Amino acid sequence: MSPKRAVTLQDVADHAGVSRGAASFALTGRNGVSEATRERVRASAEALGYRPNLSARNLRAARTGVIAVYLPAVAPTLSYYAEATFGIVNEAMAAGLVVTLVPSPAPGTILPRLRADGLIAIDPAPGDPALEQLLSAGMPVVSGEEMPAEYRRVRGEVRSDHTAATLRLLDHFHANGAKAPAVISPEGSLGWAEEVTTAYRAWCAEHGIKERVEVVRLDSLPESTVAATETLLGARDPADAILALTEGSVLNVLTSATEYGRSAGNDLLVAAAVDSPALQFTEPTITAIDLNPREFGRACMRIMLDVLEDRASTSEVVRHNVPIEINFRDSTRGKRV
Amino acid sequence: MSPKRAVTLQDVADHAGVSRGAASFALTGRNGVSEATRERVRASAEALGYRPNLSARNLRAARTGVIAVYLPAVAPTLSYYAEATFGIVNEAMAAGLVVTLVPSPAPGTILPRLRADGLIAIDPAPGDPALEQLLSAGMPVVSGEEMPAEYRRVRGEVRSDHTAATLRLLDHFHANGAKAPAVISPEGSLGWAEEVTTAYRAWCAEHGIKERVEVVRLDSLPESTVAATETLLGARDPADAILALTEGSVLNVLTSATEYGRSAGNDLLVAAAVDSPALQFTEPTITAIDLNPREFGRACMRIMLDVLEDRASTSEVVRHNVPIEINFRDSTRGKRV
DNA sequence: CTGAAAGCGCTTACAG
DNA sequence: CTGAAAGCGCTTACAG
Repeated sequence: MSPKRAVTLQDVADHAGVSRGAASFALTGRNGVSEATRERVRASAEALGYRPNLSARNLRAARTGVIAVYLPAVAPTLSYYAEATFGIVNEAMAAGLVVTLVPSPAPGTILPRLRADGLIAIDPAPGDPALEQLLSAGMPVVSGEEMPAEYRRVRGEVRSDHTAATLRLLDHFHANGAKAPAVISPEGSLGWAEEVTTAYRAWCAEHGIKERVEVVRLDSLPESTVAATETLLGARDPADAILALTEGSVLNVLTSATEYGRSAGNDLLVAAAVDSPALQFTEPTITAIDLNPREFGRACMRIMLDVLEDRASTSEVVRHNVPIEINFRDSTRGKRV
Repeated sequence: MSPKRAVTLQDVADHAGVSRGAASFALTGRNGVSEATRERVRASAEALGYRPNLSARNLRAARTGVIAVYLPAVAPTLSYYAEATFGIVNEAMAAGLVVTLVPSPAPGTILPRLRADGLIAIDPAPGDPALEQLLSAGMPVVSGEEMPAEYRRVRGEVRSDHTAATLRLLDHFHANGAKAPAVISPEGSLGWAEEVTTAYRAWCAEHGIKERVEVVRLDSLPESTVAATETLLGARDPADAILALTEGSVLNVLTSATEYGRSAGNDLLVAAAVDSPALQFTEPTITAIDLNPREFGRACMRIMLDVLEDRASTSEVVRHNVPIEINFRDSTRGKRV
């Protein structure tokens, strides 16, 4: 509205009666300026409503002020990624950085080279050409979940203990009467899904229980999900508890249960490996692992900030663990007595 | 990886044997340079892999290169907003602009003043203090859906014809045997929800059918959604078709139907006013209005670009309509004969 | 402890 | 049609 030009560092310096350099030193907290002067400059800045021009600052520092975030192609469909992104944005804003989402390019398309000071890649998948291109830009990288070994080393890695959570959930199934738990997992390369499935297999081995893993195809999700449910529930020896990795597959199991003469939450336990808001609205409500995506995103950005400010080790990968929990709901309550 | 400094306009000029100014003119397509020179400069830029430094360009132009996007607080839970955001980002990238998401502040929190060249506000709600603060920054604003009248005029407004889609869906209900359609809507101020509900009321009036509108409270969504379903289905004179505005409420209706002795898709028609991926995975699959969020986002950004480049009228609001469709699925197929 | 000056990479009046 | 110069707002060696 007000067409008056923005207040500049020079304005602040003039107002405080010092040179521009001194004002800069005072405001950025560098040594070389008396405490009294610093206070005076701060007061002037405050009074004038000074806000540093980031373009100028970035130009000077040979930075862009931008952090790129790369999400899997399925991102828009999963509230998990939206939450994680908001976590990243939150933390970035506080540091005066801007976050740019890198859209997964349509297959065959090439990404425009992007200017950024760092890249946060969530759930990086092996063999993703766009990811490869991004990594080759040479900026520091923090990954959410494990970066596939084939790629160059990352500076930071944020993870969660999916194995422990999975085992706990399977124990919960077991305690509530399940003898034949199963897993429905998307095919391919999400490290997270693989970790859950591997934990499941280990649990089965330890308990001497037959493995039931159904894999759904990403290119025909609805159909293959229906088929997976049928295989698990229509078998002569059907599953009596299902851990579904995606929202689609839990919902399919839950809403198909009666077709197979089962009652979800009662003689068929159902849980999701990742929570989402919808799971509180079904009847019965659905037990799910709460991946704490907001905090996960924040953690990624915090490590990125450490890296950018040279507070992070350059020789080894900074690792951080985000705790996850289980939201127990009615779908795993088991037979009523 | 390569620590060699970025190639600058000066490098291109040297390579092409012209002055920096001439190179600038050539590359930005301005007049004042011969076609031959222009070509030579272009070739040099190409050969050297020149990419303009946006910080410098922005500094010069007194811009930030950033477009702020403001979404409702519920954004992370709805795939609609994620899709719209990706649409915005897509279009922005092509124009060399960066998108920053403004997180809805926790109540009472104040937003840090943000630097941006423009603001895109999706589903702006009347009385939102954060929105008010953002608008007062004085940058050009484009709104997705109608900007509440109390706020200052926007430069652009992207909308969809929810009324027409709603009427069409109600006709579809009717054609498939529904005599008592109902609506479950979130309380409050989303203009979109109000438009759908108003269209519903008009339809009821026209058909001489009793209105059944249940409003769910945002602060206790799951509980009040359950209550809404109960009111509609447990009544002496129950609804036989339900248009639910949110994913949560459709899922609740669908999964509760049998409790009330109803069969969704058969003697109880169910539809959602906004599509989401989960709705293809339920049994039955759920009919929904496809709001085309990606295109909606793109349209917002395209108008913003027109405004920023002064291609848009300054005297009147630029308006654009994004067409929406209905994805017909099994939940509204009606009684099998 | 402070000030004057240079320079980050660009664009754009202004002379030639 | 082209070149030399100024300046966007900042930070930071360098002298004093």
